[in-house]
Amino acid sequence: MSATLLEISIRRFAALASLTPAEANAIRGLCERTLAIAAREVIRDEGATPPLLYFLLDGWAMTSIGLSDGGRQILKAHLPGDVMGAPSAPFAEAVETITAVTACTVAPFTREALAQTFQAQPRLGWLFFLAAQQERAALMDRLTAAGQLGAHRNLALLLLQLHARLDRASGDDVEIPLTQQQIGDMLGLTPVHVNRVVRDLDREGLIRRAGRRYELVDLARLRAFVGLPARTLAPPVQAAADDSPAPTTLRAR
Amino acid sequence: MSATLLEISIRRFAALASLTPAEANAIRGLCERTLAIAAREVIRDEGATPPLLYFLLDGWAMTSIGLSDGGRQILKAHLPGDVMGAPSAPFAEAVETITAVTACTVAPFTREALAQTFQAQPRLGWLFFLAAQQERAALMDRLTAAGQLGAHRNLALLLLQLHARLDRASGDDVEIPLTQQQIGDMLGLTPVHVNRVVRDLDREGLIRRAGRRYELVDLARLRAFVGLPARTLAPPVQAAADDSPAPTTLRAR
DNA sequence: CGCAGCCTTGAAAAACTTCAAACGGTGTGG
DNA sequence: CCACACCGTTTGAAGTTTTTCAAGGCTGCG
Repeated sequence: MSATLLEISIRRFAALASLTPAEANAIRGLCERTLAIAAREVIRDEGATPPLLYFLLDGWAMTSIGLSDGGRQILKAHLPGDVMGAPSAPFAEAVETITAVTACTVAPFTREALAQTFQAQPRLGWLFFLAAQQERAALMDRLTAAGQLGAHRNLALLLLQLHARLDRASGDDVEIPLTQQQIGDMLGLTPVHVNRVVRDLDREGLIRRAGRRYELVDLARLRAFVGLPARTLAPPVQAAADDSPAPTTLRAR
Repeated sequence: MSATLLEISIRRFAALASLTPAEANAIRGLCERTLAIAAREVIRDEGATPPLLYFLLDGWAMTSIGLSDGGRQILKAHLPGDVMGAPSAPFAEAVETITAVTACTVAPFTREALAQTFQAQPRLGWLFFLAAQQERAALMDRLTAAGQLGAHRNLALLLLQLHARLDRASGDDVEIPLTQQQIGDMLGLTPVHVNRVVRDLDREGLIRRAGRRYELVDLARLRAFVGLPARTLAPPVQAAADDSPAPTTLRAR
């Protein structure tokens, strides 16, 4: 696989702490096998057993849970560097369905391989733990939005969250390859209502939209509109100089 | 602190894998200091820095996020054995507020101490990771309910989830010390509507309620009503015989 | 006894869904 | 190259769910 793609994954962890070469190699080891997936293809169905995990190396994907009555909730839109499928790790069967939004590249690995990584690189295990908590906090914000905010503020938050996660070299324009149907499945709204809300936000001047391109005109105003604080990570720590039992704390404070 | 209370915490991990004495001791080490908290008291406010973590040893507590406009979302009702506050670990400031529902006992510890535990007991780190993913799956189910299910099915799911987590020696009766206001804050409903829905479920014969005692009359019917599958954990694994780099996989399959 | 917190009920308003239909782009087969 | 079908977006109108506002009753506690 291309080294540059893998580096995206590693960079994600580097936001939590800088990695030692051994740690970076351990991640590379998990990415041995890669798969190319076509847009809309199901990467892993809920119920699959045993549940695998996946690094998303390129493209957009999504995680969803289906209901017996045909509805589905999209829980997360995944960007390159994300670990996908981890919530199923403790369970006998996969909890969530993973689907490619655009064409994408993934690297599947087993939970056993990840468990071994925890043994071999305990500090990397800690970083995986922190990443999991970060995901949990994102879900908590999303649940808060679903429960407490109306459709307008909920959509505004989604745009802010995606904006924060995208490398936006291109100013505050974000290209979001999700249909309004899919956005509805993320927010718990009908596509019809999503459309009305999108146009409302546009009309109000909070965003400017053309097709699937969204421009966040005034970030501060949008954030104030939503009313949830931005989450800032604790400062990353340097990698330990060697692999011996580090006398320094992992996260100086 | 009482050994029996701590054992509750350890038992929670034992659902994922049986613990070695060293691992159990590591958890005990985290529980060195304990605090008694009065009902309704705030244990830790969002924004607190640095964010601590807590073992809940006794009583009910809850985790919530507040909004600038006064609303709040309750994200989880905590029972003895739960780790609380972990979602804030990667962040500079605490993301969630933790409040005692009933009088309770907690054991606070720092994220640095937990990071050290990952170093000293890597397999225990893996179990913490699995527990975090389990929490994540629970949030995903809750978000699915909030987005896709109506108020009735959403409340039914909450009752099923609490029922599954409670040690119910007393048949399918559960005593839930949450006010209808608080249940509303969990589900994203007004207390008025919660009340109507509770009485609807009672009238339909899906539950029988007296005060804060809820009897789940017919579990199978309730589950079918909700339409989300029950989540079953992968079988726990035995503790490794010693602490040497285990040649066996951590989770035989 | 009186207060405070919680539960309960009713009626009107708001938010969101459902149903229905039309428009525009895009790819495919004739 | 055109016609057609399909998918996603857009708009309108009616219906359902949930909220808001208001008020009364119950219980436990000082």
